[in-house]
Amino acid sequence: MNRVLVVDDEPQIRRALRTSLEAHGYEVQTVGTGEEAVIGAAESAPELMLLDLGLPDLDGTEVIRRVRGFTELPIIVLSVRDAQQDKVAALDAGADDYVTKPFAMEELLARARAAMRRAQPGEPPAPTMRFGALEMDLGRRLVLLEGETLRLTPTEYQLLEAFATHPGKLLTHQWLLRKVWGQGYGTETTYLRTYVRALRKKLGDDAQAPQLIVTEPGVGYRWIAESTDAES
Amino acid sequence: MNRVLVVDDEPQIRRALRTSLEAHGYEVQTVGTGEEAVIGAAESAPELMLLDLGLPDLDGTEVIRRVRGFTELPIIVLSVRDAQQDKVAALDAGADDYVTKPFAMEELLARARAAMRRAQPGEPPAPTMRFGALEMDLGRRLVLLEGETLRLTPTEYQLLEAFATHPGKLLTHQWLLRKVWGQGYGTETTYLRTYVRALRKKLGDDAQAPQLIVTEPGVGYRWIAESTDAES
DNA sequence: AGCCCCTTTCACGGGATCTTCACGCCTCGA
DNA sequence: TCGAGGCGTGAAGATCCCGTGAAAGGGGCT
Repeated sequence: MNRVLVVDDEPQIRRALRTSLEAHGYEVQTVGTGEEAVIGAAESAPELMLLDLGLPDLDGTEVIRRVRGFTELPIIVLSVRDAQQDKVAALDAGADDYVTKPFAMEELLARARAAMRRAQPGEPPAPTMRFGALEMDLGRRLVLLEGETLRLTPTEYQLLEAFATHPGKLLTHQWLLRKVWGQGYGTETTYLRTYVRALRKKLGDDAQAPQLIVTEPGVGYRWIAESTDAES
Repeated sequence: MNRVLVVDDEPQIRRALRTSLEAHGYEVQTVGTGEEAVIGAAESAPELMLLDLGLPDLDGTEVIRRVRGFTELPIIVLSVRDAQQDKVAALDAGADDYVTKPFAMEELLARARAAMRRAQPGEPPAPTMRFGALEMDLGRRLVLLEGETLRLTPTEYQLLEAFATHPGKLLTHQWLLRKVWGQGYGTETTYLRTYVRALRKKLGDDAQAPQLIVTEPGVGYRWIAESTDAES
């Protein structure tokens, strides 16, 4: 069934995760080092990787980078509380999401389901997508809100495209800046604040109770709208 | 069967792509430089080219441009860079699609199928088309407005043809300039302003309340007229 | 050569867009 | 409890882009 690769150097945590995951129908494989993690990802081809950052042999971001060299399988990072810097680095390296230790197993399972659902095949080149009242046609570069075409500036559109093509994934400040403004940018978070604000306004989203773009303080933003995959 | 030309300077990636593609029934040829890519495209006449952008000898867009000089075969670009400008540059040069490394093989195969399917069936854009009071005969190079033949200069006609054969799609400045004036152009937006203006004038369109050509600030223009597909 | 038409180039507002700054609020940690 | 940093908000200045009008080049035809 669904194979999960758990990477953690602490045997107790490996055991706890194995128990909980198997109770929910996952097939679990556990390893304790970064080297084993890369090999395991290649040979077992799991559907999900849960990766602890504090490994003895390799840096967590290095593991992510190597795994990303050959597969896009969802990677959820588990990190300790005070390692904000490492979490951002891990996400920038290509992780899909992170969960802070200690964590509620319910939350981890929910994020795992979301990450795997997102990774499912079927809709990579979606020419047109829909999120409730919002409709996007990437090929035509058109955005409609409740049927009305929305006027977006070039920067606003690129930012929206970056969000909508990575639903549910936590996107770091640096990742967004590089994607929209180009490499060379990465620290100009004021740009993001300004344009996220403009987007929220035009899309009718509220920063205090967001339905579309959620702020992840200190890290980045996340597009949380469900793709309501409608067809003509 | 279906021949694919893989262009990448890293032997591991060449090998990985060859394995996956052959497993799906493609006949694979691999090369490692841009020069070989152009030669291979000419001599083997493959049905698809997978082109890595970071080649040692030639710039990726240069490869695309040269190949486009003699064939329209589908080209899918593989790149580690994800910045919008790189993507636009490759697509403007004539690439069909763009996949960011690392990528899921499933997605690449899906895009490959889509690109080849698109290239297959010829839908030679209707020899004659109509947009309200505007009628065009592409074969005869004739344009009629309310029954009267319109006098268009060669440049004006080419621009109109570029618009009318891509209804609803946003055409970037660079794309239009390359299409009408030829490759080598791309920054001369004043040309566009002049000729779009001339076209609007002759077609009776108003820049402030356009019915035919909408300007998309900072990006390009869009032909928004509905094709009222009438018959003789 | 002279003329005409087409192409290319320049200059000028006006408006939209991008960039930057300042302020208040909230959260987190000392 | 207090200070620092991050975020949302609002706004202002600089900059870019477009439409408009017009004026030089340039090539072909008479």
